[in-house]
Amino acid sequence: MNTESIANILKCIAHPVKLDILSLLRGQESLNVSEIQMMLGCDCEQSMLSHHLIKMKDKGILASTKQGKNIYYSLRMLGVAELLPVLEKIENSK
Amino acid sequence: MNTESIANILKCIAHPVKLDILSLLRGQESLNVSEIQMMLGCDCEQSMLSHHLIKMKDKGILASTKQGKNIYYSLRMLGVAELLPVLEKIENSK
DNA sequence: TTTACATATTAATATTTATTCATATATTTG
DNA sequence: CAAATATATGAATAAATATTAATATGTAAA
Repeated sequence: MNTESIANILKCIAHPVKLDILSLLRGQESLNVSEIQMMLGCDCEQSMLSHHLIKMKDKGILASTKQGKNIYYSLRMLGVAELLPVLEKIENSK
Repeated sequence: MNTESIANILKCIAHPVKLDILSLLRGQESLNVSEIQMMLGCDCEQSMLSHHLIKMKDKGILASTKQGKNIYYSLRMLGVAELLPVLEKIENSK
């Protein structure tokens, strides 16, 4: 992977709600859209959330599987989750 | 720092040239603009490079000091540099 | 077999960001 | 001081991204 692909991944996750989603999916094996929406505390409307999830899926960051009415999302590009603790540290050192 | 500030930092560095600059500054203590430009291999024009550097400085990611005609840039938010090796790993796991 | 539910899709618009170019400022040197 | 060098600034435009709202699709349940 070159710096351009890396930049694309960063661009894709550089959004408060998307970071929150990644954070949620880091613990749980997978979550469906409604669960994610509840856990986000309603600060993200349905279609917006869908857009976020689909974009991250398109980049290969998330994976999804359908189960009845629900669609479960999970982390696919596991390395991305490893950015989160590093980002936390920046928080404290800023 | 909340997810919004983190997202802002990520947004700021999510660009191939900016990532290259960070990578250069990770090794050397500091580099002036001309040095950075040479090391980038001319794939970034002067004013574009200046814009990149200033944006990262504005966010507190870089610092700069003047020495005669030259301006030396260095890493200020050190935690950001720690993202780079993690990003490298994503490369291999994609 | 209609209704409700969960999620995606599309299109329109608003906002942000990147890029380029021309010019400005400050510093050094002849 | 005039010319050259290093870097920044600003404005204009282009391109990408985010947001919203309306609607569609697929599934399950009454």
